[in-house]
Formats: sequence, structure tokens, C-alpha cells
Amino acid sequence: MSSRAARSPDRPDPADLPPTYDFRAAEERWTRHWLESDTFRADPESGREPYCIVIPPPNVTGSLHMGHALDNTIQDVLIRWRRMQGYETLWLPGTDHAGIATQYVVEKRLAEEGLNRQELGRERFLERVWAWKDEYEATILGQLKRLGASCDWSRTAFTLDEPRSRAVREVFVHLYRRGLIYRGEYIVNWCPRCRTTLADLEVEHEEHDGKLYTVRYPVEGGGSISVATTRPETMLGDTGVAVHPDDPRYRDQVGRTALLPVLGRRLPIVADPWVDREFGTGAVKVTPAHDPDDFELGRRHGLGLVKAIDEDARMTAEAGPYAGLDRHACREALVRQLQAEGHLEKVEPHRHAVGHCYRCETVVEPLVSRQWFVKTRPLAEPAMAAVRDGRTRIVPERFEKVYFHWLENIRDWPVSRQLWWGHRIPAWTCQAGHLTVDTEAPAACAECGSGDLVQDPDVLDTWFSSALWPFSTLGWPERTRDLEVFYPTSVLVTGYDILFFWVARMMFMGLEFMREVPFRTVFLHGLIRDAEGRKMSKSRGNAMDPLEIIEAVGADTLRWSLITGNTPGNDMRYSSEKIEGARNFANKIWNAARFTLQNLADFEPSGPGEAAAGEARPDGLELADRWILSRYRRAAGEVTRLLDRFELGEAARVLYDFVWSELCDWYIELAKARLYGDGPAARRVAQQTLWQVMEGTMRLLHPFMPFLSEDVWQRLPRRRGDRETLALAPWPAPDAALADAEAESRMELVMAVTRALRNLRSEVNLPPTRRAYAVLRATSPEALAVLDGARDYVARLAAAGRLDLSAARPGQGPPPQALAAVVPGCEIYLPLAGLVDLDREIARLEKDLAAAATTLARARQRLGDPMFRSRAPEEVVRREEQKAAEAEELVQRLKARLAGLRD
RNA sequence: GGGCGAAUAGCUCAGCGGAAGAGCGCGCGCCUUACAAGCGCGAGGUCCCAGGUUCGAACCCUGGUUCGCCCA
Repeated sequence: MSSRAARSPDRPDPADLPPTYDFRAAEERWTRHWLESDTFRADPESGREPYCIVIPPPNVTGSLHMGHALDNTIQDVLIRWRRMQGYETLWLPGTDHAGIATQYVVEKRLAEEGLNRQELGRERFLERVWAWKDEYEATILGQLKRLGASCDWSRTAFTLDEPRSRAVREVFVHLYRRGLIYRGEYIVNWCPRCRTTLADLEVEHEEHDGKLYTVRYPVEGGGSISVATTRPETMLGDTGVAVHPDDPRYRDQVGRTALLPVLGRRLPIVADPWVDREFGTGAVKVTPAHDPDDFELGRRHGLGLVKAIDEDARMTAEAGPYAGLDRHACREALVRQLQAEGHLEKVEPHRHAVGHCYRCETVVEPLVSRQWFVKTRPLAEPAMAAVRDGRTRIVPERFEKVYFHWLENIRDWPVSRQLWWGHRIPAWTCQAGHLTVDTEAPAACAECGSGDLVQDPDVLDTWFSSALWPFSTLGWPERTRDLEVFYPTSVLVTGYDILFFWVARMMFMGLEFMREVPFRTVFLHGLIRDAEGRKMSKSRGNAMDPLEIIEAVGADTLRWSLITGNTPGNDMRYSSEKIEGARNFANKIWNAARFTLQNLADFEPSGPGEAAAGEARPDGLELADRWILSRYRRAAGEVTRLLDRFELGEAARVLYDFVWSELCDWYIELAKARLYGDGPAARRVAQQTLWQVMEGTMRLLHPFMPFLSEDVWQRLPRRRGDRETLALAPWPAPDAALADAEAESRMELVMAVTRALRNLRSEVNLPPTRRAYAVLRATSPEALAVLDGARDYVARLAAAGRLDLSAARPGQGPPPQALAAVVPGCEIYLPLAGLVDLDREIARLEKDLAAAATTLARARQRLGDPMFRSRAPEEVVRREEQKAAEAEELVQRLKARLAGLRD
């Protein structure tokens, strides 16, 4: 009992081993244990090197989807790994208020009750949204816990809670005072359904089949000019016509005045190099109030602004006879009139991009309005510099290009939203129209002292507050210890789809307010798609619910299925086969653990696990022990190296191969002889090795499958000083003492011989229950020695009842009536009187011979090339020589065998 | 109009300068006392095309083709 100190009260009985892994019990048990013992709470005073991840806060619009499951699994793998490595880890959780989206879903729910927010009023509407937020925040945090997320829940944040709101006000005021926030009349994207402004990013462009209308405008003093447009209704807001200055077709028209059909408005004809001569007629109508490019062009030429479409997407009084009509109805009616009056020259089919609101998919209307903007250029420069000089690294690197391109072409960021759910803009206006911007409601106007102040009714873009997330969550604007220790955070893990929305803007704000990047590394992953490669979405009905998967197969299986086969930055198709594969792997591990535990009941570790480094290797290790320890060490090194490079999928693959193809397929099989018989000393050595490898493997597995690995690990025999939870156990360190190239190459021979024998058996469908007689003839003294020490291995794994091993002698004939195979180092015979089909045997050997001959020919050709010998690295030449020698041996022996058979 | 990604076994994908890989599927044989969610064996590939660089190319370069995505 003494050596089993530190036994957790939650530690399951090692002997209680149901035949299949009970993930429900394990998940419940370890979630509770970790929470109760505060395993994941970060301590800024520990003095350990910090490693911090701030969660990309999920929206409180709904529950988590597969993309979240992936995002958070990746974060958890990284944070658990670093925690085991001894870093002071902080994974800070939280949620996002998602202004427009949340307001939209709550409004939808109200509509179901026959209500709308206007009737309810701002205050009562917000109460409803807060209630919604409480409900979904709880759901989301619960889902994260179910996933196994090892967050420090004591620090949970919300973008709209008081500390974060204070940060928002501070930032707004600071930027305003620095002149980086301004208010002005500019063209913005307007969603008529949400009745709010949208940033360019929030508009999704979609190709539509539309029409290109060519309309003839009369010109004062005679003649006409024809313009092409995809949106004829906007002509009611035209204030000019533009042509290219070098376009000879229109040189004479520049400076004259066109007359707008229907309204007769006078439109100056201007020349501007922006105009594309190739498009349409080469002349364009200019509608500054309803097109961003026209807006700029209109400014350059002093053209007026005529707002023909209002915030409800209806035509304004400026539209004359069309006032009050919906924009779509107006188009139809107007086109009819133009045609009737002979102004419509032609209509052609035309594909063009139409902007849609990213939340409600309504067609966006560009229009001029008064909004708050963030001046982005001064913020973008430092954000680019930080990536350029490596203070922040983007993984995979190719996204740096995308990042730079966007920042180089960035436009000012409209941050006011005509919503109720969000951070109210800290700006007040007095009756005289003076503006006061402050972090708290001012008592009097800063300019005239009036106490009659009205706060701006608008709220800020959600991304404005998300941009502060890496430091607002750590306590800013207070100068907290958390900020000091954990900022800059270590890594940001998120999908590449919000590189601009979020990542770039966090860079702006972090650099402006902390004078330091918000994260050292940005790790971008791809999107989860369905089995057919389509994006998963609720509306499409192909979404999978991570919680349902957890209920069905367990969180570890879900996690593994998301991590394996996933490469950085690439989308991933997700299917039930992936889940099945992961579940099978979990089951495989459970059964390997069951086997181990069943054979370790009387074992107490005393030898060196890696946890106690520096101890000597125990005596009595056999080849198989040395081999598996060496392979384990290699796997541990590889997994570590790959995690370090964010290659989580590859790391998982290495683990999978090690566990399944080496530990289970070979080592466990080879250990059975000693565990089941052989005497106490040998048994003890096998137990020691098995324990050591399993214990270490559970540690390697833990970041990926925290519940299963913990559940197994807790059942394993343990030593004094072991941690109470695997989550805090040390990560396997590279242990040079375990490396054993000799054991690896010897086992390779043993495995090759075994496989060859199995192959021969399979050729004649010899079932494993029929023990066979096998003859091995080693072709070198080294091989003979190796095989002599491993004859039990071969006999066991190839189901040989009797096994004769000798040195191959020249001129020696083969055993009679035998199937034959050759591997480098050994001839293999399976004497099977009556079962040998001579023709088939010859065919098989000929095939082997052909393969070996091809290898030999290729190797010889390369070795015969003097350029190869002089230019290729020595190591490569040596390997090629070895290859040639082995192939030659195979060729000779196969030829000899065939000659014998043909006689 | 720019930019990015993908193209490798029937399917989904790794590999990204030194002998073509995995999972699933397929075929044959096995209830071999950890595991049939399993075990053994096997079949299956002009690594999209054309050039180039290199002693050596699935991998690097150039130019295409086909799909997907992002930005304007």
C-alpha cells in the first residue's frame, strides 16, 4: 500500500475492468475530480514559465458546433501538453455577445411570440437578451467541460460583462482622443433587415445572374451619352456621369451636362481614370450616395449626394414619382418607364456579385450615413510590422500573405451599429450639438456646460470588444498580475476564416494598448465539412452535434476523430467512419490496458520509469523489451517534435501506429510467454517493461484522450511521488538511455522472418491452430545469433510447433516438400507434405524474384553512376550498397530455390 | 481582376529531395484465453498533364488543366 501513495479517492479499482471502456463513468469521474481539485487553476505566482491561451469566445447565439469542437480540442491538446511539460498554463475561457447575431435570434424568438423589440422597448428587450445569454452561456461552458477542456473556469469572461465593458470604454475614449476614432458621413453597407451598418467584411458577395441595363441619357445642347448599370433604380440618385479621360469616344462630352431621364436632374460629365473603358459603354452613371466607388469618385469631382434609397430599402422623396416604393419594385417600374420613353438602349444578361448580410443574408444596400469609424492605417502598420519581424508568427506561414494583403488594402472600420445589444457608444451630445466622449456618463457638456445630454443610441461592433479580448480578459485596464505574467499570450488557435475579422484587429489593439503583440503564435486550422465536402450548417441540415457524438461514443473518441488526419490550415471532411476509427482505437487502448492490468496485479514498480530519470536500466531485459522501450522513446520524441510544430494530426498518427502496430501487435504478444509462464524473474522483467511503456504511453496519450488515459493511468501500479492526476504528470522527456538501434535492427529480422512464415502459412490456408514445422537457415553468423536468441518469438508468433534453426551451408538441399521464402539474413522453409502445389509455388517465388531483381537492377544502376557516388551523401550511398547486397542475396537464393523446384 | 489551397490506392487523406504510406473498403483464412470495435495474409498506384533544375523529383522551378476557397 505504501508504494501506492497519493492514491486519489477517485481512483478506480485496478481489478474492475469491464470488457469495454465505460467512457460515461470515466468522463463523469475525472471531470468532477479535476474541477474539485482545481487542477486547471493558473497561479501567476508559481514562478514557472507561463503558457497561456485565451479562448476564441464562442457566440452566445447557440450551442457549440463541430468547428468549436475542433478549435477547442486543439487548444486543449496544446494546453494539456504544456501543462505536463511543467509550464504554468492558463487557458482562459469565455463567451462573446455577438451583437447582431444574438439580437437577430432573440428577435426571431420574439416574433414567434408575436412580439417585436420596438413594442418591448430597449430595456425590456435587453432583459430578454440577457436571459438568452445566460441560458446559452451555461450550455456552452457545459459543452466545453464535456469535451474535456482544461480551462481555468474561475477566470471565465464575457465580452459584455462589466470588466470587459470598462475596457471597451477606455479604448474608445483613448482612440477618440488620439484621433483614431472619428464620426462622419460616409458610405457604409446597410442591412435593411437588421437595420444596421455592416463593415465590408460582414458583407458576403455572391455571384448572381443579373442584367446589365444600358440607358441613354440626353446631353444638353444635343446628343446623348449611354451608361451601363446593373442597378437601374439607383439612377434616381445619380449626380454625375463619368468617362475615362483618355477615351476618344467621349472626349467631347467631358464638361457638358447630361440630363437624368424621368427626373431631368442635371448631371455633370466628368473624366476620371478610375472608369473602366472596357466595361459596358465606357461611360458610367455616378451615384455617390449608393455606391462606394461612386462615393469616392463623387468626392473627387465635387458631385453632390442624393440619397434615393432609405434605411428600409424604400425609395426616398428624391426618387420623385417612385418615392415610397421598395427598391425591387422601383426597378421594375422604372425599367418599364425607361423603355416606354425610349431611354432603354438594351438589356443583357450579366453575372455580378451581390452583397448579402452575413447574418441574415438580406441584400445589402450601400448608403451614406453618419457613423463612427476607426482610422485603421495607423493601427495596421504596427500590426504588419509585428508579423514581418516575427514577433507574431502565423502558422501555417502561407496565411501571412493573406494577412498582409488585407492590411495593405484596409479601409477605415465603421464601428457603430444600429443595434441595442452591445456596448453603448460612450458619446453624448448636448442640445447645442456638442459632442462629449468619456468613459463614464458626463454630468455636463464638455464644451458648453449644458447638463442636458443624450447618449448616442448606437452600440459598438462586436469585433471591437473581441479585439481587446487577449488583454481585457486578463484584467486590463487594471495592471493586474495576470496581465504581467500571461501577456502576450502564447498562442491563438482559430479558424482561418476569421483572420481578418478578429486576428488582425486583436493585433491592432494589443499593439496600441499593451505596446506588445497579443500572441506569439497564431495557429490557424481549417473548417469541418461533411462527408461530401460541404460546409456544415444548421440550415443545410448536415450539421453534426458534438454533444450527440460525445453521448454516443465519448469525448475522447470525438477528440481523436477531429485531430487525426487534420493538417494545419486545411479543411477536413468529417464522417461517421472517422468516428468509428477513433472509437476502435480507444477500444484498442482499453483492451491493451486491460491486458496489462490483468497481468500486473502482483506487480509493484521499482525500476526506473522515466519519471525517475537517471536510474539504470534493469537487468534481464530481453530483445523484445529493449526493442519496445526504444520504439517508445522514438515515438515520444516524435510526438513531442510534432506537437512543437503544431502538427497535431501527425503526432496522433505516430501515437496510433506505435500503440497499435508495435505495442499491441508485437510487444504484448511477445510478453505473453513470460507473463503466462517462464518463472518469476522473467515474468517480473516483462511486467516492468510493460508497466513502463504503458505508463509512458498514457502520458503521451493524455493531451489527446484525457479521460481514457487518466482512467487507465489511475489503475496502473504507481510509485511514491506520482502525481495525483495524469493531467499534472510529467511529459515524457527524451530519454537517450532507451535508444537501442541494435535491438531495433535485430527485431526487424525477427519480424521479417515471422511475417514470411505467416505468409507461407496463409498461402496454403493453414489455420493458426495447426502448429507447423518450420526450418530456418540463417545466411550470416549475425543473423544466426539473433534468431537463435529469438526462436521462441518466431515460434510463438508464427504458430510453429517445431522450429529448426541452422546456418545455411553451401550446396545444402532444401527440406523435402517445403514452401520456401527468403528474407535478408535467412532462408525459410515450411515442409508441408501434400500441401505444396508446385506450380503455385514456382509462380510465387518468381514474383518475389522479379521484385528483388528490379530492386537490384535499380540499385546497381545508381551505384554504377560515378556522379551518384561523388555527389550523393555518403550515408545515401551506403544505404544503396546495403540495399544492393540484400537484393543480391535474395535473387541468388530465390534462383537457387527455383532451380531446385524445376528439376 | 488579384491571391490561396487541393489534385497520391475504389473512398477519405498523410507524406513534400534519397527504395510509394495509413484508415476505411475489397479478397482469402481465423471466435489463437486483452480486444470480432478483433487477429493473420493478400490484391490494388504513368503520385493531374507538359517542360525544367538535380547524381536523384510525388516532393523544388516554369507553364497548363480540373475542382474549391478568399479578396476586390
